[in-house]
Amino acid sequence: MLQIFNTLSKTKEPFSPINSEHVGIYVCGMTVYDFCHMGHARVLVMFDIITRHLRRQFPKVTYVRNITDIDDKIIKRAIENGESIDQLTNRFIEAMHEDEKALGILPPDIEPRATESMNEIFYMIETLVEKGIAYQGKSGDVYYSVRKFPNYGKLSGKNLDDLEAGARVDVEDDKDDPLDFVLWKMAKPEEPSWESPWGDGRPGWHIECSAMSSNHLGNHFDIHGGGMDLSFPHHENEIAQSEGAHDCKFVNTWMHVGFVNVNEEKMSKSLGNFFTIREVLESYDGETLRYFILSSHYRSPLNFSDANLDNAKNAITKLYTSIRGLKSSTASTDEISQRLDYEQRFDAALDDDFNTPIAISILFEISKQINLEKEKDIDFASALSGLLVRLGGYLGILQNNPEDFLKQGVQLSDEEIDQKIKDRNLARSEKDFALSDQIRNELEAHGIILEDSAEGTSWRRK
RNA sequence: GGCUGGGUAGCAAAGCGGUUAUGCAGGGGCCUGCAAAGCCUUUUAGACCGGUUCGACUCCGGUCCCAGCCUCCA
Repeated sequence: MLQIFNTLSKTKEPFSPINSEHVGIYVCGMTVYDFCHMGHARVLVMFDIITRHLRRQFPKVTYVRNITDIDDKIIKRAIENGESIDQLTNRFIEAMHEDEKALGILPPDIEPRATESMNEIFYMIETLVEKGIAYQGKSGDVYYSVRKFPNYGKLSGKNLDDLEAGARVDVEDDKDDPLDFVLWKMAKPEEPSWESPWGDGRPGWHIECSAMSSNHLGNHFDIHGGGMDLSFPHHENEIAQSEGAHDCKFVNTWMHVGFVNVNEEKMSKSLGNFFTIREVLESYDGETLRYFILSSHYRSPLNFSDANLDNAKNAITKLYTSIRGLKSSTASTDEISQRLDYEQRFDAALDDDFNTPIAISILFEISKQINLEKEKDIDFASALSGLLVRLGGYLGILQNNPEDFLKQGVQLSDEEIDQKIKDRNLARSEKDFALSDQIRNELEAHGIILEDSAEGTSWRRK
């Protein structure tokens, strides 16, 4: 049975959806004013794995991941760039979709945008104002009154008095309490705005997720996730808004993905130590990036470095090497399950709070078994290969043709390489090993490794 | 200061109160003209100090160190 670590209870809990036929999951997506970095990649990849796994266990899963396409940083960036908000956000939404594709990420079922959800946002703020939980300040901004919500802090384990004591000096005296947060923000002249009962303005960041999640998944749904840095204050505020407005539990299971670190430090926009996905894709293919992300458990820190990325590349190359040339039959999977328990253990690993490092280690066990069986029972090796590809598919890896993966990124043409191989094999047959080795070294200088076997000579990229 | 996590072999990364994690790297071997790949074998662990236990890397307490949140951030 699937167990998920719930940030609310800080324990692993058996997962049972509100409706056993239909799981609802909401993930906080991107604020689209820049390219996605590796931290975003991790959240994107992990929730891709999570939803793939959920879809194998439940008849229907609705995966909602929002796009924040209006906020202060977007306005600022658009002015800096001298482009319109729409131009800016559309450009980066497109870039995000390209990055996702490169990482093998399946699109969410619904991808709502804040600017297209204004009615839901108005309705929610209105409810909160009517209930006296929200109020309009002198400036016209509408705030959420945190003291009116008794459970404030239950997700992040904070309480209002501690927060108050540690709070930095808040210059806004417009708020009743320094910890109150904005639901509706009045527009300055020239700023984009929407008409509302409180005046022309735009929504605060937190309210959009409350409004969009309820709109698509109902007031009470199964899973809500995002990066670890969103748990406070973003998710805390979402709980306050949604439960304050709807008088029912908001989310059963909260999931938070750990940070990507650089030199033991969080990768973040503010520190400026981030690498964009497309930057990294110049040196490593998307599948290697994906493998790198899966090689550590989603709640642990993931240290970003060339050495770790190289390691990932070697590892996935090893997996592809073992299935190279096999026909990947799926016919005799029964035989495999009778003889070996790989698939059970693989599923059990993912059921245990999505333990991808364990799942991957099982992939390597299969890979090794394939290499052994190749010499003895080629049909069984093919069946195992089929299993490896199928299980890999549940993680979104190993879906490429092994030949393509192992030969990608090479500069020379196939014809040139084949000619060199012929030349070398001629030299070998004449026992001219000096020439033979020279040709091999030339090819290696182009990043090509030759492998001689009884069937002939094959090659792969370094 | 308050609140979270975490410290595992050369590197990365898991599970587990007693039995091989796994990948890369290193040593030895098989195979090869030589390699590569693969297979066999092998060396490096559990921050520190106590406690519980027949037995702890695994449970409990303390110490030290690291990271994160408390301000926008995935």
